Amino acid sequence: MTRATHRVAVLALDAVLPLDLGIPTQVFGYTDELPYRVSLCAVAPGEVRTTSGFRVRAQAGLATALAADTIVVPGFAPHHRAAPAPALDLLATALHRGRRLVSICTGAFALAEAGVLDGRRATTHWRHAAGLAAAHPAVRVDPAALYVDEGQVLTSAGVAAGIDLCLHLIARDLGAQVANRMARRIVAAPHRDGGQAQYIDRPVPAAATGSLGPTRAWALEHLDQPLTIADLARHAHCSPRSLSRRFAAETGLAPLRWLTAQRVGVARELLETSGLSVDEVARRAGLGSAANLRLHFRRRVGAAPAGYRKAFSQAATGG
DNA sequence: AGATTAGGCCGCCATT
DNA sequence: ACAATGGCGGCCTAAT
Repeated sequence: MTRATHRVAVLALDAVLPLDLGIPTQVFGYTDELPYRVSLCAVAPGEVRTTSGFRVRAQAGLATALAADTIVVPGFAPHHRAAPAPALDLLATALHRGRRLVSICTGAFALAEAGVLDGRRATTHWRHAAGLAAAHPAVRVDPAALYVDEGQVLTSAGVAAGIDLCLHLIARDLGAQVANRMARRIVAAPHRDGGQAQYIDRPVPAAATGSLGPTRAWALEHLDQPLTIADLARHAHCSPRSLSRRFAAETGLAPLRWLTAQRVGVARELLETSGLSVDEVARRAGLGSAANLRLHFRRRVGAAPAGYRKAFSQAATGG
């Protein structure tokens, strides 16, 4: 996106899920430092009912939504109340006009009903994935993804995944640094990858997004060895200076910071799943010595390695 | 815990 | 005119 403000319409259907409604409004509208202008739209401006009985005031109607660059459909209760026809028409029209369409949770049902998801990959809350697939055979439902980015049409799983998707959009629009900064401000985990499973808190292979994807994947396989910027640059066939720059653009982190973050992640997993000594964990994670591991672990996880392992095993055994 | 030192980070500018 | 690149150098961080 360029400098111009980007209009985001949050399209509240009836029986909307209040948490889902809040996510896009809050994330995009969190600070006016971001070039987003958020409006809450409904088929008829006025009060919108939420599933928990709250009433929210939508200041704008469908015309405003149609003028927006991005339309977000939060989750609603599609089985209690079908999405109204005007809203479905709006979504179909917006698609043809090249607008970006986003759903959170069961909001995907409205997109599917509007035909917007036909032939596309999409996801929704895992409890509704089978229902979505059954009702809309033309939609390629991925029940495990946190979110799915089909370019113009993006869908996400539950509420938390909605946050991830919003951050992903900010990264797309404004770069990874801005998204990471926002994640920090709203105290979310930075950049969970969309391909990540809904209930496994561990990225399988990190997505090869951006031109440095292969280099990052390669680095992940050699985390236990010392890696310098020169090594990474060599692998990426560019200069160290460019490597740093592109790394920052794609991950929001400088190369060494990213490496350290990954290494602490490995150490954390080793502490959770193995009985290796702290020193051995440090070595295998590429952090050299126990002293060094302690330094970074405390900095990033907020606990000492041994204490973390103890707390984790107690929690895992239900103690 | 503090000092040392190698290496990383990043703004700036010339180059492509 | 523009965007991406790569080298330079000063300041900062991190590992020992």
